[in-house]
Amino acid sequence: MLQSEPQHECAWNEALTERQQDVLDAVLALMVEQGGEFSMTDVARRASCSKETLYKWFGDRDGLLAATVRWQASKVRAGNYYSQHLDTAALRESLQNFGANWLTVISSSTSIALNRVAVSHAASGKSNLGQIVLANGRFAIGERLKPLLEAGRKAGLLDFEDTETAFRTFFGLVGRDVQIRLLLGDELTLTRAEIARDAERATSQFLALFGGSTNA
Amino acid sequence: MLQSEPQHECAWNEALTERQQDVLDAVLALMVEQGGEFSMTDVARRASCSKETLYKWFGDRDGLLAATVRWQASKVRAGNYYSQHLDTAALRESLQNFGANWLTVISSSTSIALNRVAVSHAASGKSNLGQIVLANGRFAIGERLKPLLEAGRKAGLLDFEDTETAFRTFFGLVGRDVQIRLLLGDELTLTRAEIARDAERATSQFLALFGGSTNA
DNA sequence: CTCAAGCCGTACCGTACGTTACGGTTCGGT
DNA sequence: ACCGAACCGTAACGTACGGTACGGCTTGAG
Repeated sequence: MLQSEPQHECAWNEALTERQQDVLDAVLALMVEQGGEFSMTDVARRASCSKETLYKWFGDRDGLLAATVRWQASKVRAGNYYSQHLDTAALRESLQNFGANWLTVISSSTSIALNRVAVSHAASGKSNLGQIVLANGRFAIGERLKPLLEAGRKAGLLDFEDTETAFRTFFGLVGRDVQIRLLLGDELTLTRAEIARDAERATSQFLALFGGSTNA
Repeated sequence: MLQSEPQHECAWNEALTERQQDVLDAVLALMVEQGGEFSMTDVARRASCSKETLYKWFGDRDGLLAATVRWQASKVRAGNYYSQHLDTAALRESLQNFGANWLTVISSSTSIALNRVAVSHAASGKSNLGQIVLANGRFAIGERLKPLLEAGRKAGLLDFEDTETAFRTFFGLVGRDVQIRLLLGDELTLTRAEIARDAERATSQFLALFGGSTNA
């Protein structure tokens, strides 16, 4: 009523009812279980709600998908604070944490299912699901990592020209072929230990490439 | 008749009729134009053939998709020969060529559309499209690049323990976030010059990490 | 010329799904 | 106790699409 939108009430930035969150969690569960393919009837049954309610709350199928993606994104935000005093060890540890965090996220079944849905949707053009996923994934961690990189540079621990380029290199060193392989259905199980080791290796390589005078 | 398969005649490894190749090219064109979403009727209309023929040749929709993926893969195979005598310059150039080639492939609209279809299909589980794409993409270039890496190691130009790990690092340095961004619909146009520059940078970084005694 | 095979175009069938509509139930407010 | 809003469960509708059937056209062999 407050907008010109006559149909659904959810404006995607206002708070979600607990019941609505339950519904979106049901969608996430369905995505994971059925591999991204599900009907509105499936959602209604799984969430024990009526389809009428789904349409009233989320407008249409795309609205439900977008709300689900945003909901998941809102749950993932992990604080990545780094100590005010930045020395080599602290920088290294922060980078490792970032890397391990990112690997954990992209190898989770939720992320895989969500990215698959977004990729499929990006194919059909008329959607911004891919943009939402990118904004809350790739670009979000970029914006969270860049301050650390620049702090490292200011402290003389890192040496690079363009922050974006440095970040993308780190991104590549951490992710390598993991995400595309998982999205394409490759059986690739990353244990916690492997993730830690990969993050460590990527950090060492990054520091070898961009480390200032003193690096390991 | 020669196999126990009663329905379609195409065994996926035998030669394709020119007409059949035309049909598969039509599928590729549709994938690019419509972003991976198309119906069998679309294919028939675009290829000026009957649906009956499509089903006789390719069995069902999945068969048509698989044949299309294989067909495209068979067109992409580029020879990556490197000189018998391998010095630093030759190694560097070969790596750059590999990188530029790979970036060109993954940023092509055909590859994007094909990967989107494969990702969508991998979601639904019961398919091996993702495996086919992986085998002809990620793993194929791995098998083609590894001999070069090992030749470089034997010549004392590279230093690494595990070839697979070294390759995956190169893969990450080259691809970075490009493929996932493109699959998710990010507008990211790579000019030939940018690709060359990225391949150059990735190669330099790789040599800096794995270069033996002498590196740039 | 005849005939059979292969193929095109199109109509058709069954189903799955998005979307809507509706009757029945719960529940908070008065 | 009464009312209306919200919501559940389900039925129904329209459509899109995968897959099949069929009539007609071309073509090449005998």
